[in-house]
Amino acid sequence: MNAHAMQPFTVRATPCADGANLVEISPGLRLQGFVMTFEENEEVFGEEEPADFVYKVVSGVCRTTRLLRDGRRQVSAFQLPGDVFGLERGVTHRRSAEAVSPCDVALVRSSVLRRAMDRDALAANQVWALTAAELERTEEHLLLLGRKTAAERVGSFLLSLSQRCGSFRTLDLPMSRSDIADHLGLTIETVSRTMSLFVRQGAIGLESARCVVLKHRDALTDPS
Amino acid sequence: MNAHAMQPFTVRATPCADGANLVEISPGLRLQGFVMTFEENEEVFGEEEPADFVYKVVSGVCRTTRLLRDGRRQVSAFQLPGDVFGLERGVTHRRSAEAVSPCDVALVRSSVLRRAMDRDALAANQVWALTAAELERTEEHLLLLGRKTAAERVGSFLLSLSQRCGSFRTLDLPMSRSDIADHLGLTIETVSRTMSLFVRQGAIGLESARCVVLKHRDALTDPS
DNA sequence: CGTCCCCTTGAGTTATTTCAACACTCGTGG
DNA sequence: CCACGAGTGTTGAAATAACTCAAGGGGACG
Repeated sequence: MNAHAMQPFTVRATPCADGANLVEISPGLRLQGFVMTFEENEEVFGEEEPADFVYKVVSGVCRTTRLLRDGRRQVSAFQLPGDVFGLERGVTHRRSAEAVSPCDVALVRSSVLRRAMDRDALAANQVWALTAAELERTEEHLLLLGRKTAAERVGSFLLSLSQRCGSFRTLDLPMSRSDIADHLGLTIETVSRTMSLFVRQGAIGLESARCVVLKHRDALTDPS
Repeated sequence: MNAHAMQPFTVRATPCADGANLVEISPGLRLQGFVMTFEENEEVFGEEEPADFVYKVVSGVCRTTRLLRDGRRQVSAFQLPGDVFGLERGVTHRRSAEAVSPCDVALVRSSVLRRAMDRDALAANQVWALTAAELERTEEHLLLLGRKTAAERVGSFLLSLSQRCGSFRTLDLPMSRSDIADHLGLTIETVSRTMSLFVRQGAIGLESARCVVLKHRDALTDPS
């Protein structure tokens, strides 16, 4: 189901918190937009759909995914509050995006952003920096998928998520084992076993399946 | 060995073919620069080195790589003639680059490019498009590394290289099995075995280890 | 209280790696 | 001209990391 198709009918757009419907794409680049709410696992946009909007997570967590025909799935990245996603070079989205948890997402029309970029070199440079940062994260993830073991993948994932969340001790995982597995190129069983291994080693504690206590960060650190 | 350190001493800079030392970073964005020649396996720049230059392949092939401390290596991408690489958001390179084959590479000072981007929205947008295209290719590669089998990886690689080269029947591989393996997250033995499998299946022919004849593209196509 | 979904754990399987040996190519030097 | 050695690629056999299949546990929610 395409969330956009519903937009004119389900009036879920609301003004942005920071004033007159303005969305801050990057520091100093505010554009007209609106906020939509998505529930868990609801699609934000689909592969091959027109890329009419650019998105920024206000609250909650999203994921961008690619599928093979036989159903194998790769979760390219998780988007945390503040992250921008769905910005494309062409006219269609090349992957789909869904809400991992209930989400508020700010939308800005791609055409509005494009116009700002065409007019204003500063805006264009800020958007470039966003894309370049995303490229950096993606290349880091290439190394993880290409050359790290299951334990290193899970360890790297927990550390990087805790850094992005700013939570240094207790880490609440918003996503399922299945999401983690498809992000790390593993199966849910391997993710689960690896977590259990870390618990046995005393590297982490599991208050619940979704609540991790980081006890010895060094034990999770890999030889990067 | 750092190629830049040598630059003042080994005068390898030569004027660009297209006139007054101008390097075409993208269509319509020409900046002052110069050309350097690298021999096979010579380092173009190293991880953590100052990112003083941006590079564009004139002839030959380069690779960008990341290393883990224990020597495991991930080849992020191969750069073919016309490809731009080494453009960073920060002040240092986050991976190293080496020549896969003897190369002519055009260099433009990062500061020169930055100035053009700051001054000129069109330039900034063209550079954004370059980075966004690189991100697209990198995300495609995520799917390969995360979810494809060895045969699918090698098949995808051969097809994508042939498309980039514009060579639809005979494909000359400029890189070693080791480079291919580290790009595809496999070992050299698995790459070799997979190629042999394709030969036995009649999907390709191997005139030599580095010269592939694509016989049945369909047999290499994966369920993407 | 039952049901569903998510997660965990165990046992057996398999794709890929590891280790080892051998073949081929190419340049050098006898 | 051929022998030699180094680098690169191929192939086989054994080992293993991760997967698959299957069963059971636990929490949330009606």
